[in-house]
Amino acid sequence: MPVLESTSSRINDVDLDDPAIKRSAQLTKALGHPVRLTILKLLIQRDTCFCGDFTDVLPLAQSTVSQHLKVLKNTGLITFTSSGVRNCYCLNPEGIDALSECLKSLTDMFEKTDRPDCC
Amino acid sequence: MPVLESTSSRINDVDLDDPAIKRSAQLTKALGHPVRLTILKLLIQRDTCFCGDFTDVLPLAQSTVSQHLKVLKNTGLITFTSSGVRNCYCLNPEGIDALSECLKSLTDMFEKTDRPDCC
DNA sequence: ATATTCCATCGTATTTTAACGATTAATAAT
DNA sequence: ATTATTAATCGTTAAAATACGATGGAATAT
Repeated sequence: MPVLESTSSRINDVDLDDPAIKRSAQLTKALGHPVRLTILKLLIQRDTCFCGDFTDVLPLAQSTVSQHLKVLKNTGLITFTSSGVRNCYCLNPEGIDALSECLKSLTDMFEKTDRPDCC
Repeated sequence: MPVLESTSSRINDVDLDDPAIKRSAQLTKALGHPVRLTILKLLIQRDTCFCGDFTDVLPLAQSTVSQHLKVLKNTGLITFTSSGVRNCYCLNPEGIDALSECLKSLTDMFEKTDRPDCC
């Protein structure tokens, strides 16, 4: 078996498990759905908080909205607080900060305009 | 178009088909995978261009890489040019501009820190 | 002409996402 | 105590995403 094709990772290989890449992918993936983008927008614009606030306004079943909220929660973008019969979802400052950093970092990355055309 | 300024048909209704929301979701979704993020990074960092440049470096089958390139192409982020036996993929200036605008708009949206805590 | 290289596409399998209705647990109201 | 409300979770279904190997077409090399 040729040495170059051995199981050991090669020098020039890319590490897809790079934490920064993985986190950026996770964050952008969480944004990558109209419903989740809308929920975040509502959380910023209005004093919406409860699951019902979103189901009132979104053309989706309550369970579906709940599922999207879970995704945002698992990504760290929103927090969950059980306040009585209603459960309150708020923007999570740490998560939002991380997201802002991520978005800015990506913006910087894509704004390098001094690249010559390769083709 | 800034995400925050998108229109909705009724005051209390949300339009999930809003073009700005849909486009932002599409763009962020395209970024939402480690492989695609890596491909874009390679396109920016180096003079990589050909499909083989990516397959050399990514621990994935050629057909899988090709599939991810297709997603980026369909999202408008890269262009495809058949240059002989090799096919060249480059960053698409229009798409990248749109992405930058989108990312900046999202950054602005999430950076509104004058929101009071709701809970 | 033949062989080789590159890589898009096809077919397929597996996993994940997205959506729904039904159920259930908890609280609040009567 | 009983009923109503809220919303998470469960179970299911359908669709999309992800990955792979195989195939084939086009350009190049021999």
